[in-house]
Amino acid sequence: MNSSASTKERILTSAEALFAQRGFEGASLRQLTAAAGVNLAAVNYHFGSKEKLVEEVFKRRLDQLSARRLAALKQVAGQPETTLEDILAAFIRPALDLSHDGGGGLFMRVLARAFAEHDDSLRKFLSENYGHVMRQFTTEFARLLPHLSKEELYWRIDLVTGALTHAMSGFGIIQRKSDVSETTHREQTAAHLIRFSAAGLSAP
Amino acid sequence: MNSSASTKERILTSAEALFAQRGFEGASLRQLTAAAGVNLAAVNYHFGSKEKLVEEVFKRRLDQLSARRLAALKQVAGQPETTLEDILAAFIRPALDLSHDGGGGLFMRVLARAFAEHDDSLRKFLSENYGHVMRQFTTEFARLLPHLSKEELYWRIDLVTGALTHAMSGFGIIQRKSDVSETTHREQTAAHLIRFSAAGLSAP
DNA sequence: AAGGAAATCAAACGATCGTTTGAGCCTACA
DNA sequence: TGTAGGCTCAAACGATCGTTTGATTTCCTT
Repeated sequence: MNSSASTKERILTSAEALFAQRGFEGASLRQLTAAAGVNLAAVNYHFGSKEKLVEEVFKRRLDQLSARRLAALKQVAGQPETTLEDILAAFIRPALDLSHDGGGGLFMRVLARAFAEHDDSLRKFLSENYGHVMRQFTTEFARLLPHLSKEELYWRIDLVTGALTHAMSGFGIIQRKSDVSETTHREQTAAHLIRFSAAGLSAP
Repeated sequence: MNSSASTKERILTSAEALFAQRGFEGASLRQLTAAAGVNLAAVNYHFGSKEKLVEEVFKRRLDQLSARRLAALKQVAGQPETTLEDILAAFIRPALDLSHDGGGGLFMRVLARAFAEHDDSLRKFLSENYGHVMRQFTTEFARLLPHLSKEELYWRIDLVTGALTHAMSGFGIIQRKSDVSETTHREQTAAHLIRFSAAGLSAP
């Protein structure tokens, strides 16, 4: 393992990968610390408990994702020439980009898994810490889709989120072919998601 | 627990509920058998192992789901007056209906969770046992969407599946309000999904 | 260089996991 | 009614889990 990084960082990186592969319950601290090349007790020393470690893994990536989404949204929000596709790109592209840099690709599987685990405390955590991001996007969507009722809009944004999560979790039938670069595949995924979502959101 | 059902049935029912709540690794055989009101050893006696039990839980519901989907599709497939919404309804409604009868609602959380766990053996299992169902639906979609390339069509069906899975897993922001009956809420969910998906599939 | 806090380490803790065992129960068939 | 076989039961198995301990090492400050 990367011995130049700090023990804490190495634990976080290995934890993200192992949680994605085996789940939160399936990944043991012994596997995790062995992969990171650190002592077993280091997790409890640096994070307090396994549960706190899970929270840190989430926080590290979600903070990154939210910042990038808001930065992208800021460049197009409120402007009269902004299209629905622009807003969707600001929502979708930062998420897909996490798959590329810093090995954060595995995080999306972690997130998809956490969604499926349907934990109410996670729901609360997401709502409290990142609800304002969704609120800003919802405001922009509402501006561009004035014919939709609030409930109708909530529903459709939720379905876009579902499609995005599913695509990111990589479970679908669409697999990257060996003759397509990762960057190209990600760009194609974004294009498909944006086109599909824009049409779905615009449904009469 | 329902003491009239057989031990095997009681185990399957409790397993489905507990797997949905706590995951496959999180739900222990001791919790499971206690909830079912049967002896701990009954699982290994009747199913052989915990893993085999998981497979049985899947098979029981997926066989049901596939049969209902194909039955619904059969009534509209190939007919000239069939709309995209009809095909989508045959795809979506049986899945949502599982939430209603036989306590199968929890199963969809199990399935969503399994999707997120991203197990290759599960992917193979689904493809081998239920791939023909998706193939029949794809054929119908292709008939009604002749302007789409094969790859484009696969992508969009995949995104529909994502939206459906997300909605069924119940994690989204949309929660059933207490003054809306379960039946009504399900009908609204189906309507939103069908309208959104039809527009998404029909995107230029 | 000395001292002390921070970090790492091997080892062990109690709890819980899936599974197995072997004795007993119940039921159906002779 | 006797008995074989499917089934249930309490109990225990070894393995692994997250966590804690106390000694030791590392590193920074004075």
